[in-house]
Amino acid sequence: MSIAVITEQAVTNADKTFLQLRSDIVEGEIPAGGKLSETELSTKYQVSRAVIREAINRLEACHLVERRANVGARVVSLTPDGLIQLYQVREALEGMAARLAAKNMSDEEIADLTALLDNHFQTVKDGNSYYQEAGDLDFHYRIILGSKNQHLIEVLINGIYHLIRMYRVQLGMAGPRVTTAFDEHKHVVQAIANRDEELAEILMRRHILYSKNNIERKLLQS
Amino acid sequence: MSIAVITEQAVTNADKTFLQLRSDIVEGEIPAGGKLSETELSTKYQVSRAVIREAINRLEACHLVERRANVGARVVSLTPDGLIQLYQVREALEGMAARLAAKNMSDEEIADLTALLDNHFQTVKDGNSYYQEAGDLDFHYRIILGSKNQHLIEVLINGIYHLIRMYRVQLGMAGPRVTTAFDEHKHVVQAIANRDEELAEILMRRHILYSKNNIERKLLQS
DNA sequence: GACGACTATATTGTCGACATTCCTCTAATC
DNA sequence: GATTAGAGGAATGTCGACAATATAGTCGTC
Repeated sequence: MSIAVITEQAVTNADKTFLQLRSDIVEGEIPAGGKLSETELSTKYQVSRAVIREAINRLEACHLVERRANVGARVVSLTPDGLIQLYQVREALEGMAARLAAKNMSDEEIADLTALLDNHFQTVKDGNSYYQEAGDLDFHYRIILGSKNQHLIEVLINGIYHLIRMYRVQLGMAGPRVTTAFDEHKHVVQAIANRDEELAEILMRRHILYSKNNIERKLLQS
Repeated sequence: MSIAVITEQAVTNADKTFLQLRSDIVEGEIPAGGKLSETELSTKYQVSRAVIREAINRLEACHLVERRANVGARVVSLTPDGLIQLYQVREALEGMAARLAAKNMSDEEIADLTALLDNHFQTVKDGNSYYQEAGDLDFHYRIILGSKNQHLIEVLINGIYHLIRMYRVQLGMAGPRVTTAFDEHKHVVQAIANRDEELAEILMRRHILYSKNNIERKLLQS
């Protein structure tokens, strides 16, 4: 009952290649700014160029690669400012998601979310921070899905979250802040449970804003 | 100096087909929910299926069509709730855009924006409402671009705005509200000119919320 | 030695054909 | 008559080859 799995089952060959490539990019096997040669990838994955092109198109759709006509596709290059901009969008969208979740989540979903947080709290109190990132992700995913807003879900889960993970991996940043994040999560859930849309949004925005500030500090250090 | 043109120059053949198809969809020549047959379109536009597939992929990227593996692509179907959800996302993103614009627009850009609004006001005061929608678009585009946030710009201008226009055309809705919108625009610009980020966001969000409420009323009538 | 035009090569864009999958219609059975 | 199995057809998925374009390197000139 813990992880809110997003099932992305690949039916076609291009699907598999897309998922593989996305993983390779997000996990840094293909470095940021790196070129995606169609011929090279087609030999590497043993598929035709058409399949590779299809996959690259979808990667472009989620803003992981950029294409220039007659030149080719490159993995997006990571800049500190790019990450900040990403968090600005995330703040706006997840704030709205929290607001809508407070309105649209069923009582059962809210109960589940509360249980998840209790569970998560126990895990961390025992000194385990292993599932930390997974737990954080699960929390945010549930609220996003709880918004019941298809556009929000699409943009955040299929777009921004992969990009953020890419930044996190390649900039070698640790997961989300451990200590304070729990309380922030708890307060957001409380606001949702109280059906307080306004407060839910404010708290979620602040939660993400803190993350952003934290990241900005780390970026300035290096 | 009026319209902030977004130059989308088509270099490749797939580009042209994409732009053509997008126009056909948004303007309703291909109806909502309609099927996009690859073979049919390839004969219609005199290009190979590969070009059509590429174009359809991009249409899918901006959420104008939905594809099912081994089945095909259909134009998204329009529902009242879908439009409401779109406006929720728009409220969140453009609110953030206004906030960032208050922070990041140059003094010159702000002066231009003010001039634009004065100009627009003159036009309407004279009883001309012909440029009404164009003017509204121009206002919003400038603020979005003024945010200097690439992700925000991408999602709004390449994604949401085309979808909203599609709704407007096919649901036969008139353009934005005429009378009150001017004052709202003016107040947003004033907040931006004062570099008041918080107020700029609040006013922009409210402006879009009013639009949404207005649309909801019209939808309920029919 | 620097700059510009030209050629060569490699990569992407486009095409038509084949393979595979899904949907429909028919027919047979319960 | 309803349901299910199967054949048929039409659409999408995939492939390899050709055409068009950009980049790199070379040559020539100033």
